[in-house]
Amino acid sequence: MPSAAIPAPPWRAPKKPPAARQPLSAGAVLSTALRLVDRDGLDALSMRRVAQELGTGAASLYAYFANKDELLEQLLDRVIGDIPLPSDAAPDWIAEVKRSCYASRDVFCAHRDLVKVARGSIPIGPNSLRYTEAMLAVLRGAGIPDRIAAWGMDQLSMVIVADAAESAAHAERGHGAEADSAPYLNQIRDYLAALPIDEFPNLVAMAPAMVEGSGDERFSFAIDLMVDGLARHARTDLRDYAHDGGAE
Amino acid sequence: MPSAAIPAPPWRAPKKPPAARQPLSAGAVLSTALRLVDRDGLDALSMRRVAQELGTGAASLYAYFANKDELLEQLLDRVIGDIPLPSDAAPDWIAEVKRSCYASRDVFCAHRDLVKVARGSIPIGPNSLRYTEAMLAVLRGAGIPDRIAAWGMDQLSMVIVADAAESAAHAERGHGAEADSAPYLNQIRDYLAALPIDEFPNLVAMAPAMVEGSGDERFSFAIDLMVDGLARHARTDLRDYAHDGGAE
DNA sequence: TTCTACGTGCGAACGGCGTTCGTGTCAAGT
DNA sequence: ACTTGACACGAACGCCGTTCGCACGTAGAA
Repeated sequence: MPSAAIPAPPWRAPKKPPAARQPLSAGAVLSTALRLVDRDGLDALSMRRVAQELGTGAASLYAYFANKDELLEQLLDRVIGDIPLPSDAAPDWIAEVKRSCYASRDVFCAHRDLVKVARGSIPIGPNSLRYTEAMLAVLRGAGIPDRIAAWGMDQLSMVIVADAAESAAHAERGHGAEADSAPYLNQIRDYLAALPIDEFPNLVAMAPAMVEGSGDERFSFAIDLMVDGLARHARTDLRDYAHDGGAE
Repeated sequence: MPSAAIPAPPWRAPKKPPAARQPLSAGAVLSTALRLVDRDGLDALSMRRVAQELGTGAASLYAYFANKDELLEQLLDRVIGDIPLPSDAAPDWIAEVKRSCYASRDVFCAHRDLVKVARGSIPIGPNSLRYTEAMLAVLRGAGIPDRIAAWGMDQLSMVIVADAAESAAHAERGHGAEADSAPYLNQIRDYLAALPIDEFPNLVAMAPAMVEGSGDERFSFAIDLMVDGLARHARTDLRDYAHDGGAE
């Protein structure tokens, strides 16, 4: 030991000074992963980072999840569990379905782009199943035929997920909150307005309309379109009532 | 040279025996990338693989594309160029719009999961703009107010893209062609039917309905829902015509 | 109490990714 | 013939998801 002040022998030191804050469990991993997604976005989520945040190595996570996809799947289901279930006892089923759609979108939007993992996979987690069950109960209770209810449910989910994902993407692109996407949209509007008018007369003329409306307005437009359309399929024998409340 | 038959000195040999088949250009890169996506899927597309297929190194691609995202964006636009434009001179605009939606889906589905790159980004390639322009011309020609046309156009694109992506994902999961997804769907149906009936009465009862219908049927259901809804927004002052052809 | 056997947590390594840097190569201009 | 410029691209950097096998802690046997 000639050299002065060896601070610590290189071996025997590398214990874990902060050590495991929790004894490590699937739930703790999910909570940590969710926190990271909320803070840094889905693309920044890696097994290494989750493990590091837990004070361990990436390999340890594979004791609880077969792979990253399984972790993401469970993460998504946990978030879906935050969505309040629609009630089939509501007096106005149309309003109830729409309200539930808005709530779903809100929950997804509250977790940045986590919703991206929901694309292209039939959700089979317990919370997803509970939600689907509740929504189907409402639709069937409204007298919508099974086939229409199943397909409509599918389409509603798709629209909700796609819209939430698009909102998230726009928010990241403008790298700001909902309010800060205005400059980004203005940029698009100006770009459209500057196109050659002889080749793109409609795009130029509609440049302001293309970026009009907040994400919420556009979303509720889409949901109204779909739900009102579904409502027209309910009790087709009573269609002469011309059920045209809602949409504009 | 004592040892027998030195086949070739290790240096000076590594020329390119097959050599550059084409002098390398953005178009050639895109063609190669598209071929790889069609053959192996989007996830298997890497800069290295594209370059290798062209007999060069990955670094060379960066002369034509700033990064992988730009390559994918241009790839998507090239494919969108294959979609025939809807005509605003068609006698029945509703049928024309629907036909165009089907055509779009067909084109996307013809290229495996390439459509995944379309998510969450407003398409601004030249072919995308041309398509949007043509579709807007039809909708405005039908008397749909600008705001509704813009939002409706957006929603239609979203549904087309989301549906094509979902179809692609299901096709990969069943790792077969469209026809081979039947066992996969049967598996889902059986799983749903086996759920505890007291907690999931509707899911159990609707298990057959949930997987009913081909991708095409479900897609045209969704498109009908949206387009017929949009049609109801056209010339609201003439609504008493009760324009209810289509849906069901 | 001591020794052995076992289960498990995890560091290190593997192969692959997107991207960058600096050099090699060759054609056109002088 | 020489210079100059642009293009091509091998090698390397720092990530990624995943796997392997060792070291460690504990429990049961002797």
